[in-house]
Amino acid sequence: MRVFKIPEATIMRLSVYSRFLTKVKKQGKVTISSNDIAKGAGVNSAQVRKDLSFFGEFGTRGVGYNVEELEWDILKILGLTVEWNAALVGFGHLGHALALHRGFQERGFNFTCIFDNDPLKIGTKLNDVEVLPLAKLEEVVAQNHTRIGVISVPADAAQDIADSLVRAGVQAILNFAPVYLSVPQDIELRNVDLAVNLEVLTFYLEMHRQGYSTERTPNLAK
Amino acid sequence: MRVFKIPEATIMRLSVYSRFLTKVKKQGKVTISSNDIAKGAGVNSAQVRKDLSFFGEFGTRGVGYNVEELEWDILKILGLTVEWNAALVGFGHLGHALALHRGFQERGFNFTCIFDNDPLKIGTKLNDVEVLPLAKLEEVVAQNHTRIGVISVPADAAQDIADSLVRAGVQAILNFAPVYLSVPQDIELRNVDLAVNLEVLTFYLEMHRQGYSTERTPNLAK
DNA sequence: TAGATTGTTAATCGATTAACAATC
DNA sequence: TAGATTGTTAATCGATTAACAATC
Repeated sequence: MRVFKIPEATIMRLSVYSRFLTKVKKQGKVTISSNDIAKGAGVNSAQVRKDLSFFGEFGTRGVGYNVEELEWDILKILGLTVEWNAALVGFGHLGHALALHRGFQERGFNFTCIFDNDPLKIGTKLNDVEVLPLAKLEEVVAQNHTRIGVISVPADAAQDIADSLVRAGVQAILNFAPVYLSVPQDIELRNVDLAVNLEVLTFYLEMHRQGYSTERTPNLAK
Repeated sequence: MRVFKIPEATIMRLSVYSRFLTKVKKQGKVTISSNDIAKGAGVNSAQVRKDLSFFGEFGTRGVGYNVEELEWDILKILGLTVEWNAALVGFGHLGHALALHRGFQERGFNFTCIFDNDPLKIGTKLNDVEVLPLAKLEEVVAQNHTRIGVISVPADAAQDIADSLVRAGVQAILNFAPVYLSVPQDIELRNVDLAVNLEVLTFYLEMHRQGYSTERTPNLAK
C-alpha cells in the first residue's frame, strides 16, 4: 500500500488556508501569492508553499495562485467536496451548540443522528433529527453507515460511548470530553479540549507575572 | 529578564496529566509511575518525565510520584491554584455552552462578564451575570481588570472584538472564531478551531478511501 | 542487596525556514 | 528583458525518544 506521510500540522493549516481563500474569493480577488496567504493564516510563505508541495503544484511562477482553483484543490485534499454525515452523542449545551454550529454547516458537515440518555431530551427534535436514546446508538449508526462520531458527553461516560461507536463501525471520532480515549489503531481519533487551551493561556500569564519571558516557537496559534 | 523556553506541547500535556491525576486521586491511588501517567494520557513515559523536568524534580527514584502532590504541583505550574475571571464575548449557542461548560468551572474559570449585540439577549442573565451590549465592553472589561477574553462571535466580527479586548487591557485571548486574528505581540492568543479538527478526520478518511496508508507521527491526540 | 523508577543526556526524528534555481 | 513568485533543496531548529546512571 502506498504510504503518504504528511505532517498533521500541514493538514490543519490547509484547513485554515482554505477558509482564508473563501474569504478572499468573496472579496473578488482572483490571484493570490503564498505571501498573502501566509499573512492571512499567520504563518510564513515558505510554509504555505511547502504545505502545498506535498500534494502537487498549484501555482504559476511569477504569478501566484488562482484563488478559486486553489480553494477547490485544498477542499478536495481535505475530502470536503462532498457532504459528511456524523453522529452526535451527548446533546447537552455543548452538543446543542455543535449541532447548530455554523462553521460545521458551512463546511458540509451534517449531524444525521443525535443520541442522549436524558429522558427529557429523547424524542425532541432538532430540525428533522430526533434525539434517540443511547440504547439505539449501535443499531442506528451501523444501519446508516455513519463514518464519523462526535462525543460531547461528560468525561466519565466518554470511553463507553467511544466503544459503542467503534462497535457500530464508525471510522473516525472527534472527542470533546476531557479524557484520553483508547480506541483500535485503525480508528482516527482527535480530541478538542477546551480547557487545555485556556490553561495554556493561564500558564503564560502566570509566567509573565513571575517575571519570566516565555519566548517560544512562533506557531500557527499565535 | 529570565527566559524560560518550554514547548507549548509540554504545557498542553501537563494540563492532560493533571486531569488524569485528579481522576486517579479519586480512585484512591497514592503513588503513580511515569509509565502509568503516560498510559492515562496516551504518550510515552520518557515524555512525561521530560515534560516535568522542565520545572523541577517531583518524583522519588524507585518509587514514583505522589499523586496528590504532583497534581498540585502541575496546577501551580499552570497557574490554576487561583480562580480566573474571564470576559465572554458572543452569547450565541457556543458562547452559552462555554459559559455553562463544566470543564471550565471545575478548573476554576468564571465568566464574570458577558457581551452580545443581540437586543433579545442583552439584559438577560446567566446566574448572576447580566448580558451587556458590546458598546459596554471596553469600559467594563477595563474597570474589572479582566485579564482573559473569550471570543465566540462569527468570524467576520472577531477581529473587531479582539481589538476592543486589547484596548480594554486583556492580556490573553481565547478565540473560537474560525479566522486568524492579528493582535499585538505581548497579547497571548490561542485559537480553538472546531472545524479544523473535524477536517483532519475527513482528510484521513479520504486518504484511506483512496487506498493510501497515512502513517504519521504518533501524537497526543491519538 | 535486588528491583524499580526517576531525572537527564545524547541520539534520533521530524518540522520549519532560508535560499535560490526555475519560470512565468 | 526585468521583476515577481513558485517549487524544492538543504540547513536549521526543536521536539521526542531511548538509554542509563543515580538512587530509593
